[in-house]
Amino acid sequence: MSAQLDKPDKTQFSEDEVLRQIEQAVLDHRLAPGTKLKEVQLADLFGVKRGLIRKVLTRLAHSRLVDQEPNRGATVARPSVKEGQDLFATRRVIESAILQTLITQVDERKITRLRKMLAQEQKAYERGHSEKALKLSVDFHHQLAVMAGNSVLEEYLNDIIRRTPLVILTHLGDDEQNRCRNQEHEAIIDALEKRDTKRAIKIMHQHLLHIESKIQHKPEKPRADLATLLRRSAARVQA
Amino acid sequence: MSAQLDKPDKTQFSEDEVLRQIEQAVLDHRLAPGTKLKEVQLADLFGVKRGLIRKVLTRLAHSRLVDQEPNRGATVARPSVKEGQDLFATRRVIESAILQTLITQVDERKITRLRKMLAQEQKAYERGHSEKALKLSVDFHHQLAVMAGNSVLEEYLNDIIRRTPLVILTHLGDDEQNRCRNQEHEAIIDALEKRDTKRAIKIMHQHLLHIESKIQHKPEKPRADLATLLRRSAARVQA
DNA sequence: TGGTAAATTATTGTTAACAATATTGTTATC
DNA sequence: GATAACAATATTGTTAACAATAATTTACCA
Repeated sequence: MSAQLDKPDKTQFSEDEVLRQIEQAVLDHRLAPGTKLKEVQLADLFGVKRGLIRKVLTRLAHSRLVDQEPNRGATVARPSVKEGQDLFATRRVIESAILQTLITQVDERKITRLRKMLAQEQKAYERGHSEKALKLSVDFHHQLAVMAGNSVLEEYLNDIIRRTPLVILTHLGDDEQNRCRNQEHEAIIDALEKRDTKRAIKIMHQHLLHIESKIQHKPEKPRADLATLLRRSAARVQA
Repeated sequence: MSAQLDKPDKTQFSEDEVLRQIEQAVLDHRLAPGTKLKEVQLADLFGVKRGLIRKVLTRLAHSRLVDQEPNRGATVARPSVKEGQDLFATRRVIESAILQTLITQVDERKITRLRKMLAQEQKAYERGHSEKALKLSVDFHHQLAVMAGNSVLEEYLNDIIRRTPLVILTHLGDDEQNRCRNQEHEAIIDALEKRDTKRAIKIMHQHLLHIESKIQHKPEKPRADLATLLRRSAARVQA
């Protein structure tokens, strides 16, 4: 447990840096939903005072990456199935809007840029650098938002991206096949290049539904209500 | 300045209550963009410790209702024109998605509920209770989100609603005619009742563009750069 | 006057000590 | 052994005192 985050001994970290480290650990599927986040432990780990950790945890709670319960501390969030579904449904809306905005202002340079990113992503996959590939895949979606140029859409997409790993880990497990398939990324670029809005959006929907559908068809795991959970002979608990 | 917020003497307030009071003050157009928010002042006003105010300000900054600059404290945010445009554009996207979701599950009870809210709103207008009317108008949009049943869409709409008054006050001024026109609310209900998605969305777009267009065509006010602002004989400053 | 530097005040930022609460461990009793 | 009561420990929550920084005033001199 103590080695789950990058171990940044000695060094001094700013509030924002600590925040980003934890967010990144979630993005990288290194922090499992339900993990207890103790204040002194984190403070020691990052070499900062407890007060700073406290602020960071509050901010993380605000973006729903951690749950905070009074007097019981903070844990990495375990989004419900419903929240996961809502998140994916909203993601379709946001990503569609991004494509729609982007397509009115796409040019040769942007297409080139996107193809370059795609190539990197492809390479990482082939070489088996799966964490790197995951990161590049996220970057791709993020880049579309940046290029669209709407800061609020970008902000919301970032929010969704940050929360998505917790949904996947909570309800699907850390499975390679639950990642973006980058043939679809390529098809999206193609559609953008042809200014084919409908097609771009359609592929994006497929792309997202690919993961989403699995969640919809999985029954909800028994919640962390110990009482009912232990009554009917034990189901495995993971945190 | 000390009477801008509800004056809640004596009473003890929890963190969430303080947060909500300030959010409400923004919603009600009582707190002008740029207003300095001093920690001790607020602490006294609410009868709480400074530490609590500090946390609240951080949370407000997180939702972009206040700007925090290191060592310079917090002020009510003054969103840029660009941010305002992005916010409205995103609002169209979100509200459309809400209508699209809602229309698949609208029933008699919901229509009745909405009409009842509309009537209240209408009454408040007629009686000249403009603050109440504004609140009810916001409630209407909020209610559509709740009825749609997607918690993330609801969350984002709330975020946008909270930020919108600051855009309006910063770039349009506190003008009655910059409020929702509730004939349009009525037309939206009619379209919902007929399951006419396209029409509902179209009206919603008009409804929002009505305000948005004014921002787009207004030149940006001179920024809070005192130097240039004072050189060319004074324009009035409001905080 | 006008302008600069020093001193004062106001405001925000940090910390360590303490309080409150929850969790775990121990003992005594049946 | 099981249970309850108590004690010990661990963890979170709060506060007041202090440090650091910014804003304002005052004093001084050209």
